[in-house]
Parts: sequence; structure tokens; C-alpha cells
Amino acid sequence: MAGIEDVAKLAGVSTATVSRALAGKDHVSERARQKVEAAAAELGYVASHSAYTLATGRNRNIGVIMPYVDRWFFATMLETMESTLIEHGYDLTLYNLSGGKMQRDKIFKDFLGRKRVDALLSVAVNPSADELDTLNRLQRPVLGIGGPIQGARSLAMNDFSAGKLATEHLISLGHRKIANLGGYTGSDLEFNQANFRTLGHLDALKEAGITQNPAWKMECDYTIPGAFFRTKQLLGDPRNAPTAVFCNSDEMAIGVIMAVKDLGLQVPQDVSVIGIDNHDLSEFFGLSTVNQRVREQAKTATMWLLEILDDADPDVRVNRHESVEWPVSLLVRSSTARPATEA
Amino acid sequence: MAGIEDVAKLAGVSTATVSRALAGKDHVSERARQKVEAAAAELGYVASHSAYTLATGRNRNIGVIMPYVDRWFFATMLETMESTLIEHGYDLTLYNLSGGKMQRDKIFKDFLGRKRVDALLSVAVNPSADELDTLNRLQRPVLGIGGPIQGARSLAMNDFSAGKLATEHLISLGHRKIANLGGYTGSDLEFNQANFRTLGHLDALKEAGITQNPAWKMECDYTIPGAFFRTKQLLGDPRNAPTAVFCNSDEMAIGVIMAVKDLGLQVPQDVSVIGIDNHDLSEFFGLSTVNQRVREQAKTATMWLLEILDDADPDVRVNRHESVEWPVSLLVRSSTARPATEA
DNA sequence: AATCTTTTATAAAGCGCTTACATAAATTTC
DNA sequence: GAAATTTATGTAAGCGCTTTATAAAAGATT
Repeated sequence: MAGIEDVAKLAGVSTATVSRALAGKDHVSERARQKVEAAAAELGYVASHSAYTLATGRNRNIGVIMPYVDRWFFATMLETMESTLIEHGYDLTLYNLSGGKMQRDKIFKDFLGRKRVDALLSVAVNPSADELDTLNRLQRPVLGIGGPIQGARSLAMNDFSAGKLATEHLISLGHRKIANLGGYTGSDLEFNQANFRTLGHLDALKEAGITQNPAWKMECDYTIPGAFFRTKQLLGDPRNAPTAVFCNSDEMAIGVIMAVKDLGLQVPQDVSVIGIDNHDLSEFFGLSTVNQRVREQAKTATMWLLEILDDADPDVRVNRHESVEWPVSLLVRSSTARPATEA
Repeated sequence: MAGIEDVAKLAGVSTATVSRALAGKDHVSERARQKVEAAAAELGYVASHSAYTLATGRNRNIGVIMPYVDRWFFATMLETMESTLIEHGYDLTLYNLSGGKMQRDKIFKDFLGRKRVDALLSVAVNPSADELDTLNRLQRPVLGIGGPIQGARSLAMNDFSAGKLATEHLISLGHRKIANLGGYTGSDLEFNQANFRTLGHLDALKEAGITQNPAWKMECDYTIPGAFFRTKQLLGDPRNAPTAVFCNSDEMAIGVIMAVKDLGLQVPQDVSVIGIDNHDLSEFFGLSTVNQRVREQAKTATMWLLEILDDADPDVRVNRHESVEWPVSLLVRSSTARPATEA
């Protein structure tokens, strides 16, 4: 494979000139630049990335760390981040935490320390104290998205407010009997940022003076089947059924809609359903939701990180806690309406 | 940040010993190894990856190139590949082609040439002649999965056989009126390997002596909503409706099931439905399908690539065309049954 | 024509590791 | 116990680029 010396020889200049010409820098005559470009093209030369990195200290590579990749929210985030990064000349190295504790440890201990990435995009991960320490030791910008990261910047929607917004919509329609499908509250590492949406929900109920039936606050695994079976359970006894369900995610809301239909009931006539996310399938299901514009969010975060990286001022690149709240909005479709009992 | 010299100084040995000790190589005394390990731990030292790469020529990094990431098949492949790679000490760099033609060109022209990856896992991509050329010039192992790659190894199921298998199942149940939801056949770059499943379907019909109503061979975009609306169309006229639908993917099959229910009909009593994939949601929908065990497939391919990379014989690492067929099997659940008209 | 600027090109010094080769220490063999 | 062998350690030469200091060429100024 051709190296910089081959190009220099063919173009009849020094390697320094080749380097400058190809990097688009000053102090290269037009004539030399053309010769170099022609030679590089002829040899199919592309500068070795590791040599570039070793010489400059720059990787042009961003690490993305997320707890799953085969879920809509994460896959969508990832796809948008990748496109944005490629467009700006950056590679994306994926670190996926779904492989269990040992793998998670390996990623934090061995991989992140290798100085292979210029910065880190951390999507909805909840690092432990040790992991936080590793992150800080990296001395590289870290940007949290989909949830805050201690001691680092973050861009995330306010899960509490989003949950409150959704529930307030239901209340404003006249619903008083409102169920919630939320998340597990297991170990710290498993803690899901989205669980805060339930807190917002509860706050909205409290402000409206509504006392909730404890059976209507259900834990669920954020999947369609999970929500489906929970709903069957929830609506099993018609005398004690809610008139509306707020789900912490659209995927669960879709499961709820399916279950309602399966029971021979109708959405929104018999049960109103609202979720959070604006999932790609939500429009199809006519689901009312809180739109968190995942793609724009991912793009904005990625661009922000790139700006931080480009900043000449090293002080700016030092991490500081600087949370930016990503605005969300209610998106009313056809899955929510006034409760029938009110009519 | 600590470098190898710092560790050497602290441990009271030379950098060569540090390198050998940390790489777990021979010719290091137990005493020295322990001193080095202690020093490395104290300083939080991890070898710089670019220096390692420059010195050894190895990246310990695999490129994964795929047309989408926010679809179940691809996201699942990706997640499994990542876990498998991390487990074996490799990073994963993602190249996603969904960003359009310009981005695709950029990836092939600029990124792949950077010698940043040791090998490439190409998931269901159909490279053009030029792109194939780039791939070959890389002089790195390439393994196709989810579809063959010219001049390279591949591990993939036989889409033709899978389509045939699914349709034969329907025929063996007594169905003669069978529709198919398949893919677009647009430009070469957009060509979807999964479209071959339709060819297998047609072959099965032909062998059974069935002449298909041309209106029952429908193009569809491999999504749930797409299949939903196609099905409404297909079953709109009951006098001219098929008794079974074979879908090139489970996602479409799910859309079909929803549409059938929405029309007040039942699966499988009124319409049998079968797909291909064994999507995570297929069990929930009771969908009969051709199981292609995506996770095992991804893991097998990744391990194979790693073995090729580990092989001392450089001849083995040279690419050759060596297609391995991934076996699939029929998985009958409750969405297929004998046609009612036969009873 | 001689001097001073400005522009363009080069030589060479790293970047932080690995590893072949050289050397020293420990072990075995006669 | 000396020679031969094995094992441990160190020295230094790369790996393939970028970039700083330096020199050469070209232009501008007297």
C-alpha cells in the first residue's frame, strides 16, 4: 500500500509538502498542490489514520455508549449520530452495554482508556461512581443525552415534565381514573431515566387533587408484549377500570392499544391512551404522545459535541456540568378524547 | 496522562519489559510482571491505541457496514456483533449507509481507505463495481452477511429457499390462493437481497402447478404500516381475496395480521399469514415464520471473521469467494392453518 | 544591483508504542 | 566449577505520519 513517501516521490516534492497539500493547509503553491493531488489519486493514497492520530493526538472518532441498540429509541439515535458524524469526517465507535456486567466493566476499564475516541456521547446510561471516575480520567469531553451525566454536559428532555404534560392532557380532557405503565426500579445500573416520567405523572395527579388507585400504577418492561399483558390485567375487571392510560413510552402505548382492541373495546371511546416519544409507528396507531424528536435531538447533541471539540480554547473542552433541557411538545392524535362517562 | 515510560520508571524496569509484561508475553519474570502490573494500575495506564496500531499494524477494530440501523434485523445484528467483538477485545466502528448517496460515497472513498479497521463485516449491502474495487484494494478480510459479496466470503441464508419453504408450508396446508408481499426492485444500490424470497415463492407455486393472480404479488416497503395498507387493498374485495399471505419479512406479516383483524376477519381462520425472520415480536403475534436466528447468525459470522484474522497463514486471510449457507427452519405457530374453504 | 520581505519547500524531530537484536543473569550440563 | 544453555532485561530502530525550525526561491523596496 502506498505511503506518504511514495506520493512525495511521484509528485517530486517532500513528504511535508504532501502532508500540507492534502490537509488543505497554507504555504503550498497551486502547482505543487495539483501535482500532489494527482499523485495521491494515482496511487489511491489515504493517510494512515493511526499515524495521523499519533502525530496529532486527534482521533476523529467519537465513542457512543448506550445500554441497548436493538430498541427503537437507541437505534434511531445511533443512526442519526452516525450520519452526522460521517458528514463531518468522524468515525463512530459503538460501545453497547447490553452484554452484561462483565462486558460493561470491560468497556469502562479496558476500552475507554485506550484513548481511541476524542469524545463520548453517552445515551441514557447511568454510570456508577467508579465508571464516572473512569470517564473523568479520560480528560475528554463527555456529553450525556437521554439523561444527565454527573459532572458532564448533557442535552436531555425533562422526563418529569414530559410525564406531567401527558397526564395533564388526560386530566384536561376530564379523565380522573388514569393508569400508568412505568418502569422497573431495580438496581442503580438498571435504573431507567424514563422512570422519572412516572414521577411527573404522579405530580400532575396530585395537583389536580386526584387520588390514584394503587393498582393503576403498574411496572412494565417498556415493550409491546409487556404492556399488552399488563393491560389485559388492568382492564380485566370493568367495574374497576381506568378511563385512560399514560404510558412512559410509545411502545408500551402501542401494546395498550392492541390489548384494548383485543378486548373488544375502542380507543379512545372506551379508553384514552397517551405515550411519550413519538415513535416511528405512533402516527400509524393514531397515538397521542409527547414528541421528543429523537432524530433532531441526536443531531443537535452530536453537533454540539463537535463544536466543543473544534473549540480552540482548551478551557471550553474541559468538562463542566451544563445541562441543556431539550424542549418537547404535546402531539395530540386520535388516541385521546373525553371519557365516555362524562358525556 | 501516563505513558509507558512513566510505568517503566515506577516499576524500575525498561519500557520493553513493560510492554511485554502487559501484553502477557513470555520472557518476563514473575517478579517483574507484578511490579509492572502494580505500577500500571497505580497510574491508570492503558497503552495508547494509535501507537499500538502504528507499531504492530493491528487495529483490533472491525468495521461494520449496513444500509440501516433503525430496523430490527440490522439493530439486532449490530448489537450481537458488538457484544461478540468486545468480548474478544475488539472495537466496532459503524458505517451506516442510510445517509444517502453522498454519504455512501464518502464512506467508501474516504473512510474505508484509512486503514482503520482490520476487517469488514458487510451486512446486506450490495456494493457497486467501484465499491467492490475499494473493498478489494483494502487488502483486508471482508465477510458478507445477510447476502453475498462478490469476491469475498459470506455467511447468509438462502433467501430463495426460505421463500420457497414458507410457500410450500402454505401449499401443504391446502392453500392455492396465496398472495405475496415483497420488495421494491429499484436501482441496483437499493436492491434488497430479501427480494429473492419472492422468487422462491414463485418457484414453489410453479412446482405445485398454481397460477398466481398477478394482483396478489404486491410490492411493499418491508414496514408494518406499508403491509397494513397493502392488505386492506388486497382483502378489499372478498370475492377475489387470497386465503393466505406470504410476507418477505415478519414485520410485514405483523402488518398483515393487524389489517386482517381490523377488517373483522381472523387469523388463521380467514387468512393464513407467514413471514420470514423470527422477529422478536413474532412469538407475541403467534406468527408462523422461517426462523433465521439472527443473533446466532451474527455471532457465528463475527467469530468466523475473528478466526480468519487470527490465522497465522497470510494466505487464509486473503479473500476468497467462499459462501457458507446459513441453515433456516420452518417455525409453525398459530398464524397458519388449513384454508376454511377446504373444510 | 543589493537588501529586505514574503512565500514556498525541506530536513528532521517527535508522537508512544512494539520488537529484533544485544547483553546480562540464572540455570543446567558435563 | 567452567562451559553451554536457557531465560530475563535492556537498547534502539522502526511504524507513517505532522509540524517546527530552517533554508531556498521569489518579489518588493531602496
